[in-house]
Amino acid sequence: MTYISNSWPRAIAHVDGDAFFASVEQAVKPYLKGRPVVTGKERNIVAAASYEARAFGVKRGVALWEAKKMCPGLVVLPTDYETVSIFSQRMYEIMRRYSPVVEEYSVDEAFVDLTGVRRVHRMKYEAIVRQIQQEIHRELNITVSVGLSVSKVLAKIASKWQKPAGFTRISMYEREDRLRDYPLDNIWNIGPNTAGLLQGHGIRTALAFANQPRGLVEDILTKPGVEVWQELNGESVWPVETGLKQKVKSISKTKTFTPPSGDKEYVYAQLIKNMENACIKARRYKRAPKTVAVFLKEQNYRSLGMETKLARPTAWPVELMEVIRKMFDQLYVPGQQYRATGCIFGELNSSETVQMSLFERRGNVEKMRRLYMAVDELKEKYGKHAVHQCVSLPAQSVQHLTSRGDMPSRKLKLITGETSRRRLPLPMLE
DNA sequence: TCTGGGGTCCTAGGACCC
DNA sequence: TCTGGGGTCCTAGGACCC
Repeated sequence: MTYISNSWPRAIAHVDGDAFFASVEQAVKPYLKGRPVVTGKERNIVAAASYEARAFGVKRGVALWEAKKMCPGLVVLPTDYETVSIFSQRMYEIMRRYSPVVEEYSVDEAFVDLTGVRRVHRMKYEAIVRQIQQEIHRELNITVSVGLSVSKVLAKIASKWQKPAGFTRISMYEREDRLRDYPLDNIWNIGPNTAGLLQGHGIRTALAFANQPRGLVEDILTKPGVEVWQELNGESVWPVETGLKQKVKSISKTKTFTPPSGDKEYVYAQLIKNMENACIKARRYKRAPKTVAVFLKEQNYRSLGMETKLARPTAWPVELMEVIRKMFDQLYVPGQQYRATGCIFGELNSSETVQMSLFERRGNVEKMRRLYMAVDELKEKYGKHAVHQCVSLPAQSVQHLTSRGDMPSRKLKLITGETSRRRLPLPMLE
């Protein structure tokens, strides 16, 4: 969608919700205005903290009991995804009043490319951005912080500059001043590893990085790093992507259990639970995976995984049991303590158009489909934990489906890997 | 800050093929 | 089978993000 001038330089704004989850609660429940509020009750950990709560030192990631101790009057709420996503939709809509080129980057963040719309609205870019900010405030009763610049990376730095309800512009004239003391790993898409690498070359700030000669940057970084460098220098290489909801490419479920366990069947049961949950999610999306991967996380944060390609896509737990067990048996090391398991579905097909294997009896497939439709319905009505698979399923159908030679193919690959043990991001909810 | 959960993209190197 | 040189495809693993 490019009926807007493509000429350079661009005018890109980044809109970032302030304590979004908590703010939405305060907007919906006026009696919470001005009070310290956190969300994350389901996990006993602070997911989002209102600014009133932050004043007491309550931050994301803090244990709930600890947060309550720090802030006696704290209001603790469960996360309400439904309401939050309604608010984010409305936020995007307000932005689209000024330009159709809006990227719904995450539930509480969006980019808008305003290049060229100055004339249409007979307003300066700055005025447009402030107006977006005001309309969000007025209509949604929440505040956002906004940044305006010539590239996405700079716009993101700008929106973070002043919070909450901040407005920051980074023009090419202000750029050097803004970047001078800006830490490397605060730059979007520069993580701890890249920051460390750059520091090894004596580069310590965003400006120092931006000022490196291109050749050097190309020598030490890969494509994304070079692109960040370009964006920092005011060259917009990442377009604002309007693409409506890019469809999901993988579905995963993972759960950490405390304390870690070495009990084989316990760990296996955890893995199966993840598989079942991934199946539920896949069916909700009307998707069926063609590849299934599992991994076990050891106590020392190493993770071991394996992937299997299925003969045909399926999101039915019974059909995945055998293949999961096989992978698990190869991964599990007796005596090893594990702290988490996970299941990842890839190559998601639309479950409505899944082709039946030629040798499969149509009747079985149909029976299975009905069974799981009923299961999903029950869960819808009585909650997630109303129905459980595995053991309780009729042994007959299990045998029928898993003993067929043409079901899961035998292609097993070993995935090994170490999860990076460096600084991990704080617990986030988005 | 010693570690939750759900994602995406990039790349080096191997496999395989003329 | 001591050997070139190129091309494509695939994948495990790294890095980052919210």
